Amino acid sequence: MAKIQSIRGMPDVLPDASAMRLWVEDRLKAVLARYGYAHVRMPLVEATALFARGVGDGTDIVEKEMYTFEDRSGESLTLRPEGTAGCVRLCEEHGLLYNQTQRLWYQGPMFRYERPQKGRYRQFEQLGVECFGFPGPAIDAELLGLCADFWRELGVQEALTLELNTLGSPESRAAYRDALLAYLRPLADQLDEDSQRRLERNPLRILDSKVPETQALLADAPDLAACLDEASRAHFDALRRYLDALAIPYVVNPRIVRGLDYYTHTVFEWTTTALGAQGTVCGGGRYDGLVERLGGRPTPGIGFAMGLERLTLLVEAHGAAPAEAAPLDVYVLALDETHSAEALALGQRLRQALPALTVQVHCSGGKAKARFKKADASGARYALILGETEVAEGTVAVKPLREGDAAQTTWTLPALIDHWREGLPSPSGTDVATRR
RNA sequence: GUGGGCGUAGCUCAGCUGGUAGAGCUCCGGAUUGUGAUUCCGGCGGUCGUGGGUUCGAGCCCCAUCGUCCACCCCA
Repeated sequence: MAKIQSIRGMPDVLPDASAMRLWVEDRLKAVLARYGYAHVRMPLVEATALFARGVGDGTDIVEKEMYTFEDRSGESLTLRPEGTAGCVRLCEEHGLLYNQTQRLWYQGPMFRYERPQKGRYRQFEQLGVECFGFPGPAIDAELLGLCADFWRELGVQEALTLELNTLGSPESRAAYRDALLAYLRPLADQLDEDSQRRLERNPLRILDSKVPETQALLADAPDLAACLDEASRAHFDALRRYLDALAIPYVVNPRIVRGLDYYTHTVFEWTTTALGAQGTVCGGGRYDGLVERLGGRPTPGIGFAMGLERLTLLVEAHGAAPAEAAPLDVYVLALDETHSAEALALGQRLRQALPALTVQVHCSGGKAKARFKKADASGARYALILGETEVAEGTVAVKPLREGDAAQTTWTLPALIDHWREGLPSPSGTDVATRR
């Protein structure tokens, strides 16, 4: 019978890698807490129409990357390919946007049917941040400052570049679209195949094309900046001043247009050259029209999402290494099976009395020699030993495993707990450093 | 969807021009009846990704297929 294995592009995360991810996530959460952002959770599955309308049905994501299926009642459902649409739906459905502002974040898996490669998976995890009800550019700057604090916290600030652009108001964007179309239509037969397909559906995306011939044609294309109305220009100019005030360096890249239809005004990507082809670690922007488009009252919104797999790869390559995974403090073993009950109980009492202590109890059977081998392999600093004698006299033997030939000592449990109450003695010397 | 590299033990990998499947690590046992990490000895572990073909004979050559990695594309 064929072996069952994980679905293509949906990799398992093994203990070492997961420890790294948990560390990264903890650091990110610490920053979010400092900013006072509130956490929400959306379902992984939404009505297909939410993404068709929210993300835009001319986008690559909706056109060819969604996991869409019918449930047993025949309703069309989709595994979320991104978080913003669902977050807006959540806010609308529960009245979170009525006469109030929101600063929210969420984290979880997203699903896109693409060919897997480095930093790109079919199930991948994003941490997303969305703010609602803030029309002015201050929140744009706050979010970019939040990102910058993330990078500093993880030690990857040198590896990331902020690329910034503005699409202007929906009116500006529409005006530019018309201007671009007027310029490109006569040149249509010189465009590459993808760009021709995009010409009517999503012409701004052509700016993003990496085909050299197409880029050459674009050299004389109308300038988006020239189509910006006064208010759009003021918004962008103010944002740039705020970024200067926050000492956040950036480059304006007019080619950043983003692949999701809902963006207006500010759009940005944090990119790196350290991860191969998938260089965007974090991307986002303002989407002032989205809430209305999904049936709500006009509400300004702005947000970003970052790919935790990519970010973790970057931290591994360039960032602050997490402290070595804390090894066990104590490994409890009975010398044979007859005292397993006492060993289990000892472990439990230690954990209750000293919650900071990490305690593992031997559960694998075997002879004394095998038990000590396990104790050693566990990385624990001390083995707590229960044999015939100890159980008889109500004591426990404490054997240091990482201090050369330090002597084994015998304690009553209350005395040992008292002895360790202020923490274990600091490890002696670096030569005994042990992983895991 | 397109292109290229790679699939041999749990892991990392060798395997000559086609001629009886190997090493290191890990794990288990013994040397040592209640004491680990060193050392020595022994052991477990494989439909060589899968299916077909060529051949007296295939891990090796051919075809197909699946997986994986990288790139295009796209994005997180």
